[in-house]
Amino acid sequence: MKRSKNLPTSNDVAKLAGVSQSTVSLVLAGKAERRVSAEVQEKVREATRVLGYRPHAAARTLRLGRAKAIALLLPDVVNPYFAAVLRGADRAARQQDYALLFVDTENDQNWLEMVIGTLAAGSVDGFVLFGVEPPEQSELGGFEPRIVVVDAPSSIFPLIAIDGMGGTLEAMNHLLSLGHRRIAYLGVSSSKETFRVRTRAYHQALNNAGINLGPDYEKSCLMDIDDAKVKAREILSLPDRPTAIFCADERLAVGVYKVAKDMGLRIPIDLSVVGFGGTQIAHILEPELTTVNVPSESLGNLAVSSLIECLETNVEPKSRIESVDFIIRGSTTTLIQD
Amino acid sequence: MKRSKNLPTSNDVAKLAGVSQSTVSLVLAGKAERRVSAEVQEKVREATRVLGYRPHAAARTLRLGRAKAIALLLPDVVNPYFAAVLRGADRAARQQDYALLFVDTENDQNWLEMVIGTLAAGSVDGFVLFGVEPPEQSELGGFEPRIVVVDAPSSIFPLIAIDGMGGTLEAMNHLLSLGHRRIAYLGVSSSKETFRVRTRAYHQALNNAGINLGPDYEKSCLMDIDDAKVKAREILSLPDRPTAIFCADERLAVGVYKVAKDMGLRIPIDLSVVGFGGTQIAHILEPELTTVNVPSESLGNLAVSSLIECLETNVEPKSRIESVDFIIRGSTTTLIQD
DNA sequence: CTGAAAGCGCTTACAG
DNA sequence: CTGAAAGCGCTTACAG
Repeated sequence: MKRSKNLPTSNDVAKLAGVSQSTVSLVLAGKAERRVSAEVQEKVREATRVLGYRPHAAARTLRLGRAKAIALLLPDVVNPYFAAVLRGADRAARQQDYALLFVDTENDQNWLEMVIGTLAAGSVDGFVLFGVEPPEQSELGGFEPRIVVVDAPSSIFPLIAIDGMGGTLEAMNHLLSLGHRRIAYLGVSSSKETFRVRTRAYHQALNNAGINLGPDYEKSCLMDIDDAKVKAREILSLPDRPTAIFCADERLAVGVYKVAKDMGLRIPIDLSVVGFGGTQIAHILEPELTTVNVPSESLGNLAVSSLIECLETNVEPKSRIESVDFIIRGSTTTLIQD
Repeated sequence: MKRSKNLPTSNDVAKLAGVSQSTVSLVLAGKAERRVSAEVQEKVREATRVLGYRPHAAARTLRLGRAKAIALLLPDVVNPYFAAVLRGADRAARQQDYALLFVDTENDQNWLEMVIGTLAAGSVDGFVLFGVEPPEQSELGGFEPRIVVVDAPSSIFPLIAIDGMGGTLEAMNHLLSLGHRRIAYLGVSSSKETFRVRTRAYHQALNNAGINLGPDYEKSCLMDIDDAKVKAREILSLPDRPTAIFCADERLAVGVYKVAKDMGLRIPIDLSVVGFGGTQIAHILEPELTTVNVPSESLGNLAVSSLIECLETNVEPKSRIESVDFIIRGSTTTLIQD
C-alpha cells in the first residue's frame, strides 16, 4: 500500500553510482564544486540519467520550507481579459521555474479564505490575487502568507493598481472632444472597486465639462451579453437618445453593438461606442472598438515576477500604479449635428 | 535560515491540547472514532482552531505518496475554447478537493516532456493533456505517470476523443442541403490530428456529394485573425467565388467576416459561413455564427473527474468518444441562385 | 483509550 | 574528498 508509482530516489542513484546518498544530493544541487571529484560527479550524473531520477518535490519542500510554487487567484477565467493575465502569469512562473497553481474564485469570497488557508500550508509559497479582494488580516489567523494584490483594494498587502480613473477620463475626454454631450454609461453591477472607479471617472468627466445628464443615461448590468442588451436597449430608447456610450467592459459593448444594429443605428455615425479592457473582443467587433487598453498579459507577468522576487529576496515589493492606453479605432467619430 | 513563515505544526496543537502528536493526527484524520475519547477530541479540535493549524501539505504528500494535486496542460489559454476547458477542470478539481496545477505549453513539445518529468516527481499525482500530444512511452523513462489525454492521439493512455469528423460532416451536409456546391475550406496550418480530421471530413463530404473543387478552394492559416484575413481574401477573390465557407476554427471565421464586409459581401446572403468551436466568438459575430459546438467546459470537467477517479480507484478509465452539437444560427442560408 | 517510534526523500551541517 | 546523521511534519502500525 505504499506509493504505486516507483519513482527512483537519490538512494537508488547513490547505489548505482557506488557513492553515498549525500554525495548525490551535493552533486545535483551543484554544490559539489570543490568537494567531489570530477569522476565521481560524472558517475552520479550518469546514474541519474540512467534511472531518470528527479528529486522528489514534496521531500524537498518539506526540508527546505519552500515549495517553489505559487497560486494565482482570478475571478473569472472565461473572461478573455483574465485568460490573458493567466498567460502572462504562466510565462513568468515557468521562466523562474516555479509551479503555478490555478484557482478560479468565480467571485465567491468564501472559497477564497479557505483556499488561501489550505494552500498556504505547504502547497505554495505565495499568492497573486488578481482582481480578487484579499481577506482581512484577522481572518488569516496569525500567519502571514506572501500576497501580491492586483487591481483590488488592500491596506496590508503590496498592490499593483491599474489606472482605471486615468483611462476612463481619457476615453471620456475623447468623446467630449468629438463634440458628444449626451454620453451614456453602461456599467457593471458589481461592488468591486475597479468598476466603481470607472463610474466615478465618468461622473467627474461630465462634471468637468459642465454636463448634467439624468440618471437614465446610466445603467449597470451583469457581465453578460444578454443583460447588456436589455440595458443598452433601455438607454438607446431614451427620448433624447445619447450620441455616445461608454461601456465599462468590452463584453458589454457587444450587447450595445447588437442592439444598435437591431435598432438600425449605425456605429459610429449614429452612435459612438467606447469600451474598457483590451481583449480580442475589441478586434472582433465590426467596426473595431475604440477602447481603454489594459495590458493584462504584462500585468499577470509583472505580478508573478514581483511575488517571486519578494519570495527570493524577502523584501516586500513596493506598491505601484500601472497606466493604461487609450486606443482609438472605428467605433467613435465626430458628433454629426442633426 | 529555516522557514520564514511560522506555521503551527501538529506538535504545537498537541502541546496546547495536552496530548501526544499522534493523537492530534488521529483526530484530524477522522480515524479517532473508537480510539480517542470525546473530550480529548474536542480539546484537540479547539486547539486546532485556536492556532489556525492546517496539516502541512508537503509532509503529508511525502508520507502518503500522493499529492492530491493534478496538472492540466493546454496548448493555448488565450483561445477562449481552452479557457472554458480550464473553468471546467478547475471546478472538478476543487469539488474533489484536488489542487490544479496549470501549464500552458504554448504548443512547444519540448516543454512538455520536461514539465511532465518534473511535476511527476512528487508535485502531482496525474496529468490531463488537453489538445496536447503526449510524449512517447519511451521518453518517459521507466515510470508511468497517470495521464488522461483529450483530443489528441495516443496509443498508450486513456483517451477522450472529440467527434470532429461527425461534427464537420454535419456542418458540410447542412451547407450541401442548403444548395451550396462551391464550399471553400479555411483550415488551421497545424499538424495536429484534431485539425487534420476536419480537413478529411471536408473532403469526404464533398466526395460523397460528387463535388470536385480545385485546391484553390482550400487554404490553411495560422490561428490568428490577420492571417485568416489574408487567406480569406484569396478564397473570396476566386473567379468562381464560393457561396459558402467552412472555417475549422471560430477565430478564423472572424477574419472571413471582416474580409466579406470589406468586399461588400453580405453574410449570409452572399456568403454562408460555418465555424467550429463553441466559444463566445460565435455569439459576438454579427450575424451570429452557425457552428460546430464542442462542450469544452464539460470536457474539462470530465477529463479531470476521470483522472481523479482513476487515481482513487486505481482502475484506468476506458477511452470514449464525445459527440458534438451542430448549431444553426444566422450565418448560413439557402443558396440564392444568380 | 493514548503515546513512542518508524519512515516517506530530501538537504546540509558535521565528522573524518 | 566522502559519508553518517539529523530533521523538515506528517501518518500509521505497534506497544502498552
